[in-house]
Amino acid sequence: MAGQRAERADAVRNRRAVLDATERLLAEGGGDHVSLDRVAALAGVGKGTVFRRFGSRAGLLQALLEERSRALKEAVTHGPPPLGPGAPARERLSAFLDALGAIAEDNAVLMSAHEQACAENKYADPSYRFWHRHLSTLLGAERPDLDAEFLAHGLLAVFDGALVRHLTPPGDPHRFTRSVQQLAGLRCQTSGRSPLASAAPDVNKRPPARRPGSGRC
Amino acid sequence: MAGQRAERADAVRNRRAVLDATERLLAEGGGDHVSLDRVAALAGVGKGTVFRRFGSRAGLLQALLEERSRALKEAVTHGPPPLGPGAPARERLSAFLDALGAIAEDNAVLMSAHEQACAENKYADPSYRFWHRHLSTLLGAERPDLDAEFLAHGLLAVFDGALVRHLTPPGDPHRFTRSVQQLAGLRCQTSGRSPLASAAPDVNKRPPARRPGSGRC
DNA sequence: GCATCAATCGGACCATCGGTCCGTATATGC
DNA sequence: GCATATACGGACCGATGGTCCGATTGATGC
Repeated sequence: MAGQRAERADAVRNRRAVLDATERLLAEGGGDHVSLDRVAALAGVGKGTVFRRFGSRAGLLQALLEERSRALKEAVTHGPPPLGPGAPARERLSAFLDALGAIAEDNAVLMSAHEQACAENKYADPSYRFWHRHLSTLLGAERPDLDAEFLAHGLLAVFDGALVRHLTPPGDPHRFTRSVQQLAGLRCQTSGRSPLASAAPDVNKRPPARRPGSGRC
Repeated sequence: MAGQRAERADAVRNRRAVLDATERLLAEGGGDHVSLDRVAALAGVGKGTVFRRFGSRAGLLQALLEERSRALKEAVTHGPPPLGPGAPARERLSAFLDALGAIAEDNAVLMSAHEQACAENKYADPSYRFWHRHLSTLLGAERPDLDAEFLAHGLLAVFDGALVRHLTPPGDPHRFTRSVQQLAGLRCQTSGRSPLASAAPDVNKRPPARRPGSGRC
């Protein structure tokens, strides 16, 4: 009745500590290196705390991932074009893939750890759902003749964390995103209905400024 | 010097038993239901035997998967067109995706269990390598202007076991393959160099006869 | 048949992991 | 200060993947 009490200060502090610890472990070892015992220890917290906060290993990683992509979600729903509403679907699509690619490149280990933890439920994950809805909406607008739902899944499948790492050579950290853009270009290029509507390959050249809002380079 | 001894009879028998047990467990429970203890028990074998034979959980699943896809590998390398050599790249591509889709649809649980077990090393898996090489060769022949290597990865990413299940409604077991074909059609349709070279959508209609050789429906 | 010997077997054993539980400590509101 | 809800921590649990080594057994030469 009295409006639920605010979160206790130590709780907030611990949440941050756990998240940071996870981040560090993720950075210094592979995704398998992040055991919840280790996370708790490094965060200086009991194991129970980690679970009370995040529910499960998947929840923890999900939370971290969510943090990394919050800015993009925001930009996509309420930000300015071309990411946000207002620009034509094709441009939004291109901008979105670019931004998502940047996140994927920066967080490939985190992403594959998360995929691993989610296992079967990956497609029920709220973040995934969000990306998928956004993508399929844009695709549907651009190519109403195709199965946008499936296309969106197919496009998202490419952002598999392990694949991103597999395809990111040490010397060229953006190769993945470039390739994704090329692939997406294929989809929109020359729709069946209006042949040669756009012969110009407006893909493949990405604006020099990157990371629209993902911060934390 | 005397040429290494042939494999002992019990060894052969046990290998089969383990493989069959895995298959059964996979069928009756989810992929997580397949613990190596259970496999060993159901096969009537010691746990050590399972490991000596297959090395690891991943190895076991890999072996089973390999068994399921052997026929397709064979058909692709030495079989008759359109799967085998001889047919134009586009047709081989279409046939190949159809066949791979059929395998994926029939073995979605096995595949996702395998992906789960392989984790990071999925892209080093010999089967994956094989599919990838084949695909990128065909794609390269069809569209030399594109990054066939990447495209092949992107196409294979769609065959994620969990995704296949997610996209296979109870009533329509072949929806996945149909969609894949549509997607692949996009890639070959109207190459940039020869606009409208092929307006005809030769995709989406698959021959009534399926399962070119994957046997074991 | 039988002895020999290496290949194979089997299951006890281990470390680790994700996850649970509950007695204890403490931040917060009054 | 005090009462109380809240959060803490780490012992504990069952299960899992993987290892090890003494016991067993199939093949081979005679």
